[in-house]
Amino acid sequence: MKNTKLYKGSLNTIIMKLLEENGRMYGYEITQKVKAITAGDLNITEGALYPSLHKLEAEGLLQVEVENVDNRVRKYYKLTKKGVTETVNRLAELEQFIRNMQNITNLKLSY
Amino acid sequence: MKNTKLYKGSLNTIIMKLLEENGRMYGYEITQKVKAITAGDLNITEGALYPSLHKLEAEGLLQVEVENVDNRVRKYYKLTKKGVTETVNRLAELEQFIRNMQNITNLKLSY
DNA sequence: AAAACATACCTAAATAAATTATGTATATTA
DNA sequence: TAATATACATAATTTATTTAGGTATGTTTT
Repeated sequence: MKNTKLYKGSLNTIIMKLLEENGRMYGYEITQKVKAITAGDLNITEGALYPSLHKLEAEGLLQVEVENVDNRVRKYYKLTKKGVTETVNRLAELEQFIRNMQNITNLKLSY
Repeated sequence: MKNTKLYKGSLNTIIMKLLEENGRMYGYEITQKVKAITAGDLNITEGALYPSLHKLEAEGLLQVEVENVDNRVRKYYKLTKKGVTETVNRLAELEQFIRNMQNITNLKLSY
């Protein structure tokens, strides 16, 4: 993960997409999931993650369920109805962003 | 351009790529070029652009040529040798960033 | 047994990149 | 002549993130 600056502004979208796909997740789980998907390339820092989760919750996009697992507190987050709707928007914006960046840089990624 | 947050951190890469492709450009030209490429979706603000150009110049990645055109000052920027090298790196980082975001979100963009 | 590492939450200070709001000045169009 | 376009610039503010610190339990390694 060299240029972390590029990831600025995308954390909320990442969180929301993962929650959309996995139903509910807790913070630490999100960091591990992202690390796994990106083969260690992207490591979400706690100082960014937790404030982000709290803000999304305050905005009514996430709701939290606190549980005890192995004498440790876990806070499971899931999308609210409003959050589900907003996730669709955010993903569309991300898609447009990527398209724009590809058009500017001529980057073509194939699969 | 709804979620401008996504573009945070990508401005330098945009500038450098455009200069790599076009040889030399002046600030206002860059804003117009980006607007055209993205069909009006992305409008680079002057408050972001000029400080960015000055910083890249201070870092030795760009060099400036001041010219007078129609009684107006124009500052043409072009990549230094160091800037050309760095542009390659930045584009590779952007490519990896896009790949990671696609892997996280399952977005597939086809052409 | 002690040390290190992993799990799991948190926040506060500092940094950095952008937005917003100005400012100057000339040329062109309505 | 007023508005828009061209062309530069900066200063104050906002905001997301990094860095650095804190608490606490469980597990693995030496």
